[in-house]
Amino acid sequence: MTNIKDIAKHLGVSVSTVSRAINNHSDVSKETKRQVMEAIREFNYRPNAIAKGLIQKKTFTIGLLIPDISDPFFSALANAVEEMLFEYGYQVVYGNANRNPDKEKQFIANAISRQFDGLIITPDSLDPELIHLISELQMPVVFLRRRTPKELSIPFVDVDHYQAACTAVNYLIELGHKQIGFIGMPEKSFTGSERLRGFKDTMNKHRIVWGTDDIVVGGRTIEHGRDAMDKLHRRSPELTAIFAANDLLGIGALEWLAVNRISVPEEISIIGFDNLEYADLHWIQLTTMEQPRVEMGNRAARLLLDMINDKDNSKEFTAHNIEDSSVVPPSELIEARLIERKSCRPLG
Amino acid sequence: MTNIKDIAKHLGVSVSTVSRAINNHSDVSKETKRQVMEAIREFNYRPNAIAKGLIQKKTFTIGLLIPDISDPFFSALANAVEEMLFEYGYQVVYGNANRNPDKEKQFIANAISRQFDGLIITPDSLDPELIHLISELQMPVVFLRRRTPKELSIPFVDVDHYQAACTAVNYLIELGHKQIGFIGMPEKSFTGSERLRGFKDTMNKHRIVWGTDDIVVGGRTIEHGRDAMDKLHRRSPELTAIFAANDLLGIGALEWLAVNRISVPEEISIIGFDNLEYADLHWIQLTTMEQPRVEMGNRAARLLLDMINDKDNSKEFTAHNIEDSSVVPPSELIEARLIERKSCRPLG
DNA sequence: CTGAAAGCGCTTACAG
DNA sequence: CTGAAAGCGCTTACAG
Repeated sequence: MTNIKDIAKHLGVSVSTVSRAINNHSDVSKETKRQVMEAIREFNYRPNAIAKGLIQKKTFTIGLLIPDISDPFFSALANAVEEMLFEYGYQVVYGNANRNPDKEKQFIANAISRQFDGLIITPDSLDPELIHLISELQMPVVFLRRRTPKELSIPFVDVDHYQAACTAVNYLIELGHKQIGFIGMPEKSFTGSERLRGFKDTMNKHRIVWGTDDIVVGGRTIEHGRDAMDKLHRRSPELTAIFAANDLLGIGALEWLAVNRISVPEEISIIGFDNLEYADLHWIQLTTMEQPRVEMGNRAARLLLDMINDKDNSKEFTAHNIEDSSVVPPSELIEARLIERKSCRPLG
Repeated sequence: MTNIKDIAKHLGVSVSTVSRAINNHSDVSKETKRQVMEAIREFNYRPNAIAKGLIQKKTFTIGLLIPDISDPFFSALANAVEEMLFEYGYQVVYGNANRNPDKEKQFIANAISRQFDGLIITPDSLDPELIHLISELQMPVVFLRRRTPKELSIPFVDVDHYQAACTAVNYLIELGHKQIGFIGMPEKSFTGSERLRGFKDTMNKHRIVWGTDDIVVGGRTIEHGRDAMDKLHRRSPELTAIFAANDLLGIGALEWLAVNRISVPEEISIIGFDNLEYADLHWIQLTTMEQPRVEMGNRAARLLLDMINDKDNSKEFTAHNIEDSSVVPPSELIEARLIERKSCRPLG
């Protein structure tokens, strides 16, 4: 590989001059610049970004930690993050943790040694060790589709699950439903509990009575949805509508109903949450609350970009270290949108 | 950030000693090593991988160029690649080209300046400029889910589309079908033309007459499948089976048939290609040819790993340059597997 | 077993 | 406008 020295030697100038020409510094003669550019073409020279990074303490790479890249939800999110960051010249390194806590930690450790400029993270396990690791990070970080644990002062971008759940249940109520069931994710999951809270609060607000028989939680897959629908139907056959806390659960419910020849939305209405590609399939046509993945990804990227710029600038203007000069920007709560398809109908 | 010098100073030894201790060189006393390890803990020191990479000309990062990370097919593939490479200590950088030729080129250029150790690529556009760029790469490369253009001597890992198409059509023929239609991707796509070739050859081999009326090509989406099925049904209403060259097309066909109350598989059988998650949905249950994504990803990773090791070793043993010492390993053609679900039935 | 020195490929004050 | 020198944080012969 030819390097800057080869170019300099070939041109009979110093490496400093070549460097300045390449980096478009103003204080270099037009003619020299032209020659340098020509030599670069001729030798097919590519500056070594590693060396540059070492000296500038800036690598133009961002780490993106995600639970599972083969989950369409996260891959779309990742895509949105990447697109924005790419625009600004950053390369994003996906850390595909595969829901493995050790891999998450390793990724963070890696981010440090590899001198990433910033991190966008969606950790799955927030054990004390991970939190500690994150707290020691010297680089800008933003949580994505997660809430920041209280120990950390780091901004997050997440959808307002509680609000969205309220919207979903309200929608059913406005359609005239009163006997509404809930199929939910594991209770210990933050997302799951927020959506359940939205359900309960909205029901209560409208003074609609409900019982624990109307609620089944514990999973996130189609299979779980199927089982939950089965349970719900046996325990509360009078239900006219179901709020499924994610689309996969909703699809599972739809499946059980199809198998048991209970027609949707004629006999029962279903609303989901996520707006996966699945939801739009001809057989499914699931009304759902959309988690705006592109918007979320973009906002997280933008937030991180701002933090990085703040940091870069504070380096220039002051000698203070990062903690002093940077204020944590505000977190962002994003609203989910109702997507009406054909799985709900007005009652009576 | 504390660096190796801080550790050395604190311990009153030289940086070389610290370096050797960290990297487990044998020639360092047990006691020194212990002290170094302790200091590392104490200072929370993390070696700078950038500096190390610069000097060792090895970054332990692999670039993975994919057309679209939000396509579940590719994200599963990427996942498989990443898992294997991670095992061996490599970090993979996803290059999400979003089917944009410029982004593909930029990614390759980036791979050079950032000194990646190797590349696994699934380029979308193979224009001369891209090919030229690739040909000048000094690092090991493997094509994944693509065939290497003849100008390049680079191994590939791909499924045997032709063979798989033959298997699919054979399956229908063995079921007793003779009036078989084909819904295909754009003809200019290699994959599309191979699958079509498999269809034609197998029909001919069995001396089954077919006409151009039985074939509709040109797209890869559900919508295309719907339109194609519509055309096919009007042009050749006697068809008893359809080979859809990908699952999305198959699903589109299924959708059109459902809308038009033509039952599957009673009135018509459908076989797809890919085995997307969709195919297993209760309403769809599409029999299909599976492209083994995990196997493909693993094999590509393994191949690249071998090439990298060869290169690393040849550096040690000889002074020859890479081209001399390395022989291109053989490409791998992977067999697709028939997944029987409920969209095909024996005739008569 | 350990240290001093050179060097990886760049950038950046500093001096002229 | 240009060059010599120092330095980013490491590793690696070489000498002892």
